[in-house]
Amino acid sequence: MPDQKSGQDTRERILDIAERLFMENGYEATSMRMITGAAEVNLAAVNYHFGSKEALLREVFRRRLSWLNGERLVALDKLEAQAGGAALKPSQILEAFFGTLLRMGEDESLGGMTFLRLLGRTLTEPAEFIRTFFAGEYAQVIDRYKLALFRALPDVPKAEIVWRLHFMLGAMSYAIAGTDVLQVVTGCGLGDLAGEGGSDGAGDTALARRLAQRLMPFLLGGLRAPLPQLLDVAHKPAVTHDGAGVQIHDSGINAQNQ
Amino acid sequence: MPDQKSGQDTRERILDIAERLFMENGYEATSMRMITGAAEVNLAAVNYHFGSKEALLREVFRRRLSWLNGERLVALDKLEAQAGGAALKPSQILEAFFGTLLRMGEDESLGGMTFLRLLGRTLTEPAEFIRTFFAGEYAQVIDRYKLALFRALPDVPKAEIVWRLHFMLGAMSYAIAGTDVLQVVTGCGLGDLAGEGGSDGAGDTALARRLAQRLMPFLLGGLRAPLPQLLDVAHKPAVTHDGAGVQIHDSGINAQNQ
DNA sequence: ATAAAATTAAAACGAACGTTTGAACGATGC
DNA sequence: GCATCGTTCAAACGTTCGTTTTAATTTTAT
Repeated sequence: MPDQKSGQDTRERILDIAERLFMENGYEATSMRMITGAAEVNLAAVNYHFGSKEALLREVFRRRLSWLNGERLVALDKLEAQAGGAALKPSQILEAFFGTLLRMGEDESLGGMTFLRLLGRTLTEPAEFIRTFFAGEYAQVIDRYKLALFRALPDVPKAEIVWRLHFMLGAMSYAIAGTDVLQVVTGCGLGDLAGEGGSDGAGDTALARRLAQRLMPFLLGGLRAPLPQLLDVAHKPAVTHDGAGVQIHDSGINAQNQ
Repeated sequence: MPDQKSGQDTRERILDIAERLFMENGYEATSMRMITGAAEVNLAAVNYHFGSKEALLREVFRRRLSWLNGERLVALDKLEAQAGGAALKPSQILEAFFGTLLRMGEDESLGGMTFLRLLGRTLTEPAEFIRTFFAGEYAQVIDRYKLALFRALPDVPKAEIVWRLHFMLGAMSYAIAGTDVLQVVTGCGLGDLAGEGGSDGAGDTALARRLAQRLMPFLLGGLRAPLPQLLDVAHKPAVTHDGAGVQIHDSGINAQNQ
């Protein structure tokens, strides 16, 4: 076999290593020397191939997100074509949006859980260049799915849907990023719950699958929860508004097929 | 009035400024010189009062979290005393846990939305010392609330409850941290939805209140969603398991008072 | 084969990082 | 008065950061 350094290969190896190291340490705490050292390429290779550290991070995401969001648009197109003008079901929309993402976690060639964790963590990074980059990458997809949800839930105020879209994105991102973060907080890791604990190997794809099975019902339950009865916000109850205005049901588990 | 530099005051000013800067830039991207410069204290003051940058971050969280988690335990104690041995309602538990936190966002003297955003973002920071610190701060509270949820939902497998606890923590953290992050992604900020956009001032406390009103129904809806029908995970459907095994209801919004 | 272009290599750049030092300051107690 | 102790100060420490430079090397095209 030929020596593994054949031009284009350097680029890919840098991207793969950077993806993993950014996930493990975060953007700021990952140095160029760590990346080039682990990738066994020269320090100057990153600046030659990508221009800067910022551009490297953007490319790490771009190669995955362009595929992901493309798939998401295709999935939505397909659903809407099948529906033939009728509104989609919320579960279909969520499956298309979140299922497509979670399926990346099962495919190592698409980045696997490494990329999913990186994505979940980076969404909260405050750096300006990251946020504007994500805005551009997500603009089209979010807009399409937002409209689909508006049509699917015509009786729910649009502002409420946007709030719940935020909540769903958050639940998903943390569930992913937190498979080795929140487990420390809750003292009970999802890795344990999923059977195997390793952060690499075959256990990860199994984790992605179980995560999807658990996450989708939760998201749908939240999306379709009773609407809050909004208070007059000008008035200030200040200290204890303990649940007032939030009319909620409290029996066991919702009916399976209502 | 006396000069504002009177010993103990330096500590507090450093903590307040560090809290804001860590929130705005993240831990790694916030330098000691940024902190001491903005706080108008000498560069060495941080190392003198706290020992190191890591210890400063820990103290920033400790002064808020010890209060928060103390309040959470008190709230749970009070609820369980009222219930007199009976299991609590899920909504009571969520209100005690998440409501206590969200009420911090309305009180500037408790850190306000600045601390809430910092908390949401820092939960995904991968640095080891941060995670072990959070583990210690949260261990007791999470354990108590986990048990309360187990009792409140006796028919739900405990593993499922832990999963959904993760999801709820994620939804909350992102909803908070993302009031100026995810708005870029969704193209529709929660600040706009809440009426005012400023990241400081009176608009923030209003945001915290509306956030609570929106978030609690969502969380409860997710917590009480129908259980997933688990597949045999040894078998691998690989590419398209599109929603199979996730039995979900799909009509409009759940009944308000079922 | 040979010129041109693309890539890799080694070394150095200035800047910024967290931390430490040792002296000066200011209040307090005797 | 003076010694004391907690605090502040300016300056410097050694290290690491992202990036650049210049030359050597490999690949590509004619």
